[in-house]
Amino acid sequence: MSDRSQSPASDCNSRPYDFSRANLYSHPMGQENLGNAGSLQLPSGVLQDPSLLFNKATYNGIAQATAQTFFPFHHVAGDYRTSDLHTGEFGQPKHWYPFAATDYTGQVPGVTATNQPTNLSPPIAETREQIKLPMPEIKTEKEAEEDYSTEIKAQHYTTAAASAPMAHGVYYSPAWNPSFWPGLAHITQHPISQNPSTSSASSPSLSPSPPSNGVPANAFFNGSSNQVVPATQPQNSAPTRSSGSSSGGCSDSEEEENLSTEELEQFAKELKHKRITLGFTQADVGLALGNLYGKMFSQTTICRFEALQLSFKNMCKLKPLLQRWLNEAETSDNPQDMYKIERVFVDTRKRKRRTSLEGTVRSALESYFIKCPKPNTTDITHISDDLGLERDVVRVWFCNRRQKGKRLALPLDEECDGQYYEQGPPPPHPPPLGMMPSSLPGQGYPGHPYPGGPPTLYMPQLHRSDAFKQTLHPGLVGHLTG
DNA sequence: ATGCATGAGGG
DNA sequence: CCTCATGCATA
Repeated sequence: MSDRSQSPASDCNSRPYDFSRANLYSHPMGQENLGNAGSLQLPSGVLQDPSLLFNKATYNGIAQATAQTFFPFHHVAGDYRTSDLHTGEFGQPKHWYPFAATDYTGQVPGVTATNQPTNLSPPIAETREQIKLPMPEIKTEKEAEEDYSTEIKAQHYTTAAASAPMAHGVYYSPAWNPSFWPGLAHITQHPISQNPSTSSASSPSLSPSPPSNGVPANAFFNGSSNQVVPATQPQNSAPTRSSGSSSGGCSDSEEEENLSTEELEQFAKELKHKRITLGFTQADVGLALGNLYGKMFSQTTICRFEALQLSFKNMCKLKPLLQRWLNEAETSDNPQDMYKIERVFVDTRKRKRRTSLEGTVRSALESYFIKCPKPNTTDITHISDDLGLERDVVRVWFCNRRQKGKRLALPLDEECDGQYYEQGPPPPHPPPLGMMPSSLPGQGYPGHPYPGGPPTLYMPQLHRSDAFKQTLHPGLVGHLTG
């Protein structure tokens, strides 16, 4: 036990949701990964994404939000059943390899099947989803090398260097001048008008859902709303900056608008609704952002935004962008063209294959987590040992679990000041699956938006329930405790 | 939609 | 090593 207390971070006394630790960021743009572009060195034949070059700059001004908290509120989200709309888009076009399990890189740790030397060649991304920003630099992961650096993954992405010229502040200022679009035009059009070959692979999936607007042309930029209401972020519309946001306000000199959770919720809903109405998938939006601002986002991120599963700060940061996108999309005649850009680049790195933990293992981890959400090195070793997992897997699991915990607003942190729960941690348990307290004290969130309870909030799918349904394993418990 | 992973930034 | 922001890969 003694060892426990030794942990520097003092194992269990963190207060993740506390504002206190919220704004520690001094750096302007937070730890964006945008900046990597510079060093990006792609193998020959690879196109470097120009947009990356300015990404950083572009991004800089954006948000230096503050609060770091996660949303305590109930997850919005369930309003519309989007599934049908976008699921179709992504779920399918995936494996270019028949051996999904093995993983094309052949990064078989020796456990699963073996590699498929054969088609190792070039898996080509076929969907928009594959499109993404190039990696910062090609750094091979140590041991990973053998596993996953071998491969080269070709991807199609088009992101035009749309935002090139813009400097920071783009988001709020009229600086975003459509004038530069013309120049982009050729780039943009590439895939569309003259590069069918390249885009061929992905183009099919490019078309969004809405069949309605048959307008195939990429008139998006010329037509309607290039101009977009510059800086006219309706955001401030609500002066309601809920108090809580004091710290949370993604106060930005420019935006100055401190979003309240309500506003964000509201916007998230609106975004989702309109997005769906317009026939866009979450991935479409993410891509469009890339086109419009040079900073692309994945379906995941958009999804999380809509579900309010990002930190407050992050939400604040993204909102303006999405707001802009929304404006564009709404005014445009054929918004579909918003994301029609493609590009190809090669990413040499390969991710570690995702570990799939068995249910039992997860439960066990949960048990450990409940006892101590922040195990020290020793603990981790112990746990990994006990469960037969790699240390790193365990470590990452805890990291992710903590993150998730914040989203769930688990009160785990507070109580456990350095001590593990003996066994039955009834209090530290999350609220009954069915409900979430409208505002969690520990969270210090701009909560209390709803005095008497959420207005129009819906308690969506509490998928996360699974996190708690597990039971403590006596044996495991014993391990930690003694 | 979500689980596991990566990486920047910070300590 | 942690937190955070993000995203690939998958359920």
